[in-house]
Amino acid sequence: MASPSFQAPKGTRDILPPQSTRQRALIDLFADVVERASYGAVSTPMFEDIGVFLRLGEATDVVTKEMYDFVAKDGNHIALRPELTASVVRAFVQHRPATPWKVWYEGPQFRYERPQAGRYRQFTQVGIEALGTSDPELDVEVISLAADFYKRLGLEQVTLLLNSLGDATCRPGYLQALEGYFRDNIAELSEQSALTLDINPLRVLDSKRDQDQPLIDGAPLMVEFLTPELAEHFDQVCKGLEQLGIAYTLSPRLVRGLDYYTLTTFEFAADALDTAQNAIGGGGRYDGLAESLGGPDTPGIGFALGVDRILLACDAEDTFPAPSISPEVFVVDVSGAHVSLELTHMLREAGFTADRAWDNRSMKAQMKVSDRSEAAFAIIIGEDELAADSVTVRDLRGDSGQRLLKRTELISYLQTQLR
RNA sequence: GUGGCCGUAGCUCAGUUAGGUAGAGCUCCGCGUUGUGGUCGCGGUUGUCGCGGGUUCAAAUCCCGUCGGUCACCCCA
Repeated sequence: MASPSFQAPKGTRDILPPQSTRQRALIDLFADVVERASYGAVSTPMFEDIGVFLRLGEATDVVTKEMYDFVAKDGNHIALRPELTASVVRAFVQHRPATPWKVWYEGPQFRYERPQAGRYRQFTQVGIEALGTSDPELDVEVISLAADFYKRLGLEQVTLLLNSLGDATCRPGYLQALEGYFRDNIAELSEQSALTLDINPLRVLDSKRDQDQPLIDGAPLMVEFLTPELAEHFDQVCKGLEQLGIAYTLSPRLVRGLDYYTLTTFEFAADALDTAQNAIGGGGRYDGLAESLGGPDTPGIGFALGVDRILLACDAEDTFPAPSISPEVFVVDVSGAHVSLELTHMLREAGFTADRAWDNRSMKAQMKVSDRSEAAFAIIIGEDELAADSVTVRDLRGDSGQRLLKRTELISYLQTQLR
């Protein structure tokens, strides 16, 4: 075989059955979880005016380094969406639906990064956004829906990390203190973190370099700077989670990569994943985002969960297998009279899942294929059956053998066996 | 963007150390007599050894480049 002239672009992949079936089942399950809580599906374009995403913050790599952007034929500067919160908030601002506005989404997103396990240039996320109220109980609802979803997938080794990032009234004071602290100890900071410090002191807290750890451990904490109202909000969130029995770990150094986050911030880590990419979901409040996109000052909160990584975590915990799409019945036709063509059609119309063999192969070969299909029954038509207007139904999984039926009896017989 | 490792049949991989023009298991196909799968036995198909260039009488094997994968940093889902 000649080597293929083309392959999927770097960092992208083809998702074939049964993985594709599994991914769809995951999205169906997610829809079930969030639609029970009255989140409606929202679908936005895969590309936007780049300005929509520039609001995510100039200190974020997602915006400055990782965007797939291009100038379209009309001269407009376009970008493939690197995440969905900005698009959804843009849609909110454009249509101004009544609040609270609760929506969910799923779909591909694009970031130009070096691929790694669990990190792709095109990846799929599911998520929800809720705009229009700053009630801390909404924070609890949002977090609990993610937790419920993981639970229903069968994931057990998931840790919820929780923090509050404050807001425009108190964060500047904290940033000042943080930057001052790092500057006083700059000699102990890694070279790269020193550069990060110039751009966004918060992000230094995220460094994984060993050299930085002692300094980070001693850094001032945002929680110490929260205004009384924000501290109260955070406290309510914690209490609400406890009320629902949702375990969390206070993580005062948790910061997120997108600059728009305020107050409640959280991340879900899959402990079963033995990689650096073990964050399988994250989110938080973004109370200033709607305004920065030209809308009214509207509080909002949401999360995004990485489908690809969640499935890796499911593999690691050996849960949520791909659902079977095996047919219930498999038609084997050696009559030479094209009976399988109409028989599979009839079976499908009657509500059964049915498949068949091709190419007029020998009975032995067709039986082999029928076994491989994992069908429960083989329906066999040979010359004898053709002449008698009947079919042989063979039980492939149990021990009930096979029986000869009139063709008119087939459907009702299968109904007794399969329904 | 930086660095390490890797790239051989559809799949998993051996062969690369000491250069001599490819192998295993699984899958797939056929056969084991007259119309019957799953086990077993026998036989068979499939590779420009990721791609391009170089060294050599000779390269899967050595060198360079490139593409892709992977891991860490970075970033994040």
